[in-house]
Amino acid sequence: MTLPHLDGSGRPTLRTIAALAGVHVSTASRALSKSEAAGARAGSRTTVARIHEIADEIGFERNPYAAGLRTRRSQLVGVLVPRLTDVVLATIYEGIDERARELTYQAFVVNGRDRPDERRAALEMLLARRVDGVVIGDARRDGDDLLDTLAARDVPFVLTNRRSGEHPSVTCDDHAGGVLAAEHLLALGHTDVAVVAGEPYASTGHERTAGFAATYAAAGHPLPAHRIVPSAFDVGGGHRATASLLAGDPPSAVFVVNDFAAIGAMGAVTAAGLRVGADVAVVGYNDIPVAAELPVALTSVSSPMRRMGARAAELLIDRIEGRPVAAELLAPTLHVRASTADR
Amino acid sequence: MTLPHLDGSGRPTLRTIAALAGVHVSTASRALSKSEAAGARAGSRTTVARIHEIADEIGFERNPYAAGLRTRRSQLVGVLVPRLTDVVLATIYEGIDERARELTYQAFVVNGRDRPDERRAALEMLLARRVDGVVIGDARRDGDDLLDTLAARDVPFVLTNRRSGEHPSVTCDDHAGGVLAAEHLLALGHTDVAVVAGEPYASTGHERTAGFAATYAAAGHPLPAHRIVPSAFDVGGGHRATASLLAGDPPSAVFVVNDFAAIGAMGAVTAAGLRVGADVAVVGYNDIPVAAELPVALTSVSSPMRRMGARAAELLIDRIEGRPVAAELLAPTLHVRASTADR
DNA sequence: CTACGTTGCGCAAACGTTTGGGCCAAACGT
DNA sequence: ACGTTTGGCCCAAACGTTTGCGCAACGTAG
Repeated sequence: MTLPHLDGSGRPTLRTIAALAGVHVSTASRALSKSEAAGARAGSRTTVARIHEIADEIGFERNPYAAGLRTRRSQLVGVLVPRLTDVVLATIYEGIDERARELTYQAFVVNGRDRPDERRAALEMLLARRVDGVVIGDARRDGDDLLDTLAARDVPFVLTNRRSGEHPSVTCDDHAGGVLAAEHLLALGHTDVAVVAGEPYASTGHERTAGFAATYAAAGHPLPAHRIVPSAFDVGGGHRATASLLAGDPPSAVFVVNDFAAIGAMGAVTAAGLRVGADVAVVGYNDIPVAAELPVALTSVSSPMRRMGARAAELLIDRIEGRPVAAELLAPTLHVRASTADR
Repeated sequence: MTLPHLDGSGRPTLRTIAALAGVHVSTASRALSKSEAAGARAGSRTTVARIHEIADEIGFERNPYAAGLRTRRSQLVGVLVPRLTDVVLATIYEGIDERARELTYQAFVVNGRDRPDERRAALEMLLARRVDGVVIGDARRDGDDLLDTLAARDVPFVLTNRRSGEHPSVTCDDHAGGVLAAEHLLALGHTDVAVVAGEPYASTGHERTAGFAATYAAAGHPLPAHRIVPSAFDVGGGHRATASLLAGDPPSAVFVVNDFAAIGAMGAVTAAGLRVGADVAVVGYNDIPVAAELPVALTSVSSPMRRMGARAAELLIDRIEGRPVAAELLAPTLHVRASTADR
């Protein structure tokens, strides 16, 4: 059988269906529409059923360009991340993607590389593609003007991973996570400790460090300034920061606010001729899958990354569809392993 | 100043520009078009310059839905991966994304989870969004019917990461990589070795294993069948496979076809009370960033992931634009570290 | 038996862009 | 001076879908 009214690339269109069913294309459109507004006017049950049958049979797929042009909706949610090669972000993204799809949206991720100009360009790209809203995974702590732009343009958005100001967000309770790490090391008797604190512009590192430092201060062992060093969120950053910490008088334990950096830290400890766990305890953050399998397994604060993404998607779609939302904090848990044993 | 002819969401359209410049919208369209066909008919230099000026000033962004509807081109390339939380795939994707953008396309990634039904659904999603072509990162060795579907529908596509049959692809020369690993272990005097071989349906694991086994056979030490065990491509899979290998009479060295699995393998070695390097040598594959920083640094065959992605994007766009392409193999290199020392 | 809702569907106008065809005037050739 | 070319622009149709409006046909109530 050869079909009438195919589009340029040989795909059936609504006209194809309409012709086959002997109805008007508007009738076909309404029958196939899942929005409740159109559903109310969909036509008789038998007609709707017949149209669905034909659509399935010829493999009709609505052209999203035509539909989006008319409706100004793309059913696309943009996701802006600072990095894709980081399993933390990738896992959050998987959570977003999965949940968005369940809610009839499709996620579209772009990489801002944690650099102001690139993230702006990436965001513009998303907006040019007419996404219905954006999940921001790379917010900056201090007055992030990208967020103001978004708000000014009335683009629905939700922060995740990192938060900023009073903008709606779904993040891990990083302060509480820092407290968990500190309580663990205090219980082991470490009083001479240091923090590899991550990038200052990221709320994650900042709050984890703050929770940790506050707990130590409250316990009577305030951290001197030189024991808190910033770092990149990757193995290299953790290695360098820890090496500098070890150069003077080495602390007996290090809290590293990110697992990759913690792996780098372990590398630096080993390189300095010390043993991880026995000589220098290391605590990481996020509990990524490799943490437990390292030759010296890494003690780490676990954050619910996948759930964080899923919840962020839900909140964003709530905003897109006009429902009110409130910020959420998800609770972290501590996983103790060999890197803080053998003292 | 308030602009005429804004679209529903307050964005300027071509009509806005046309009104401001005092020309017809078709003139504005041609002036702003970068295609050579339209360029030839673009109008006077002064008019074109003026239109560009106005467009910049009011922040015009062409509506891709309207344009795509008319042209049947989306300037989107789909990317199908088996996993996003794997730094190997994520890095390949970054390479694709970067190069595609340089060539005026935008990459759109979806996750097929290495499962036939899900990857099919993910691909359909991409096609429904009218991508201009697809990079397939999760091809199956043995008659992958998804690829036949693509070919039958005349969708331009290129394989990367894994290859399959004679379909155009950009991959690492995995057979050569397996040879590199084998030669290294042979040089160290290991004759009693094993392979953690990955999933049988992936060309990567299959060819790495084949190159390794062929080299050992040629050296007079053919591997018995029970010394080649399949595994998932993650830490858990590597751990389990290695544990089973260690349960009988342990080999003196293990070639694990994927770094994550290799980390799991190291975990299994440690858990068995043996020392990585001293008791059991481990060689991984891909040389991911953490490999060098592990408490026992991992010897690994390095594959040019980023370049692989970039090249795959180039080939795909060549195909989309009607230029002929040929499959490519990129050369791996070996990085020797502590996990194969201390014998 | 009239009046009036309901149900089921067709009509046509958008949405913003691209592009083949044409028209007018200026520049050119003889 | 008179065709012919060409540069510069406008016109209008089309891409495939959605949706407000309108109109029959039918059922129900008064």
